[in-house]
Amino acid sequence: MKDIAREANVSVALVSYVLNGKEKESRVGKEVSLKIKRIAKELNYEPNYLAKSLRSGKTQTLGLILADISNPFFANIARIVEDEARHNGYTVVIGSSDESALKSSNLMDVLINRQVDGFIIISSEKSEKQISYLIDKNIPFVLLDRYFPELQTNQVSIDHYRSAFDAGKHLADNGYRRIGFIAYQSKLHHMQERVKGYTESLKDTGLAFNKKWLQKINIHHIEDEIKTAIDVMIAGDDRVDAIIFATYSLAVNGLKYIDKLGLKIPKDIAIVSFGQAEGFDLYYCPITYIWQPMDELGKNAVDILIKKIRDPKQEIKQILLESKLMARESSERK
Amino acid sequence: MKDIAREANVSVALVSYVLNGKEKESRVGKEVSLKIKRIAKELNYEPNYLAKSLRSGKTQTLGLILADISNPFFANIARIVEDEARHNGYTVVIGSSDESALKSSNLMDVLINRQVDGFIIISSEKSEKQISYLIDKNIPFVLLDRYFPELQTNQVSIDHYRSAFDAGKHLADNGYRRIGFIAYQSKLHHMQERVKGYTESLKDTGLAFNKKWLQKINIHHIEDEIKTAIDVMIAGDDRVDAIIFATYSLAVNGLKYIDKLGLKIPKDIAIVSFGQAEGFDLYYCPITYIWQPMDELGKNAVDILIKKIRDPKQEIKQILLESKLMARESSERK
DNA sequence: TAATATTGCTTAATCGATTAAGCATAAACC
DNA sequence: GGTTTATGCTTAATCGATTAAGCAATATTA
Repeated sequence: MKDIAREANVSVALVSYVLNGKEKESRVGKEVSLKIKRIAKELNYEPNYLAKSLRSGKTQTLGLILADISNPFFANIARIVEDEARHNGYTVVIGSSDESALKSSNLMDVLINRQVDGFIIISSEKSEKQISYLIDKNIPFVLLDRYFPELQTNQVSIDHYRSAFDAGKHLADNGYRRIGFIAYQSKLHHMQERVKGYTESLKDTGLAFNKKWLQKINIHHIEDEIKTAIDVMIAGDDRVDAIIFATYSLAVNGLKYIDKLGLKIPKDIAIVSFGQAEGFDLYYCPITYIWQPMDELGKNAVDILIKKIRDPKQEIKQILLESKLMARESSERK
Repeated sequence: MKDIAREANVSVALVSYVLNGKEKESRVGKEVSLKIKRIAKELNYEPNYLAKSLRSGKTQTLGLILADISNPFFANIARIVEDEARHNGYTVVIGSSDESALKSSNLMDVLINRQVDGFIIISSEKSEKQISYLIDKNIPFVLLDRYFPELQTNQVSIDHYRSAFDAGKHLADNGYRRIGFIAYQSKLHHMQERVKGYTESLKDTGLAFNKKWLQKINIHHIEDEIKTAIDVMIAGDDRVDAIIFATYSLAVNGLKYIDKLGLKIPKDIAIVSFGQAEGFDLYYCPITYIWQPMDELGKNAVDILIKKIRDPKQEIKQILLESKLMARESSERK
């Protein structure tokens, strides 16, 4: 800008006005205005966004905190968020928390220091405090997929309870009688809701519940624990005839083990899983899954966040989207 | 900093010196130094990185340009790059180019305006000019996975030629005689190299080459074109008895169609594919794949880039890593 | 014609840091 | 005791923008 000003024989103030389209309000002469624009183009002027941001207090950058960008579910979300943000003139910085509250807290600190304008967060267990901190500090954010029922926050997610309920109901309707559920060992509300949806579906359809059938896996030891879990579920006379996986990762690992055991789907065990990814398409038996409106989830999160950033007085928005059970062969009628 | 200075009854300069550990060089008194640190902690001081960056000209931010973050290969790389960067105090901004030179150019402009310190780029076709631009502007960057042989650049990739050669050799050694190759229709050097590695492996093993067996797919129409490609390859008496897929995405789509045709692997067709992902683990027949040292690829790229950023005089580094053919059932001896 | 309004531009403060240069005062030296 | 050196701190410029306030010159109005 200084160079342009010198070249045009005007002050940098004029340059700033012109290049920001404020020539009217700031009463810039027509000729000078054109001259400045011409010179700016000649000199190939590109604004320095750091300086702009320092002045304005806005970086046009969003922080996206998720568990692991290399997981297909999160990678999908990330892509949608990225595109929607870019359409709105925002850049996204992504950070993986590995489901650890500590890591996500460190990430948040880094991003706050870098002055992101707001956050989209797929929360980790025990990270309520971080959320409260954001509320206290008046930093705009939206919770995606997971939320804390005790906190009043912007949030976008599917109806986890309903999704799991539908899965259980679907299996019951198709003649399965001993339906198991494999979830994460987690206090996160969305996981609790999925478990609740499952148990309620059994009640609703008059099916028995057996605590052997509900297995909870430590998210950091999926590979090991899922084997034990499945072993327990398929042992004895009251062995399950169907399993619902609460996440895609659980399903991938579970199916691998089921294959290893030589069990056939759906003959030996029917399967329904949360999440969609190409893995299921390559499986010999197309897996019934709970489809989530990824596009809407991501876009809504971004839009709500940006609105909140632009107008801090925006009231809280809580969006619950519908999932769809996509019935395929893995759960076909018995 | 101003607040701390006021509270401590000193100038902001002193505060800056102390908080940057320069009390020795700047001859700051011991008591004052402690006082400043104490007050900084009390006031919960967090530096503003925008201001720091504006002053220093460094943002401690790297731009990562890849084709599509929702593709497992890229998502994997992204995760490794993210972690390695964070360990070194850098933040990563990711952008998806959809293999389009235009999009990647726009992305680059945005990120340059945001003053990223350097780029890691998984190049798109026809993006040589952008690379030349970076060279001209002296902006540090490293090309990952793909590079332009006519340009002198920092680069990290596997030996694409060798990898494809190994794949062809492996199939030939295992008794397959009519080996096909499905690649992208692309001028990108890494793809050309893969094709060359394939054709050379045929020559080397004395096998016939049939142009029907080498199919090139438009990257934006994989799903449609792969069907035609496979149809052509398996038609007539000279039908292939093995197929090498040049990328994971090609393999996923190809395998789906092969399943649909009712062909059995490896009985009807043997398969070798580039890339690894959980999809292959769920497939009924474990797929032989070319393993890439993702970790080394990502880490090397980050390390080279950061070194170059810190010392612009660093000479050009070109790293060629070895891939490994992981033989599994899909290509077992005929 | 004198007072007022408009036009076109400049000055300078500001965002939040860093850092060279300079200014007292105290300590060391001959 | 006077000069030199060391110590401890402040001042002010700087990074690259934005923007309120102000100053002339010209145009409009009564």
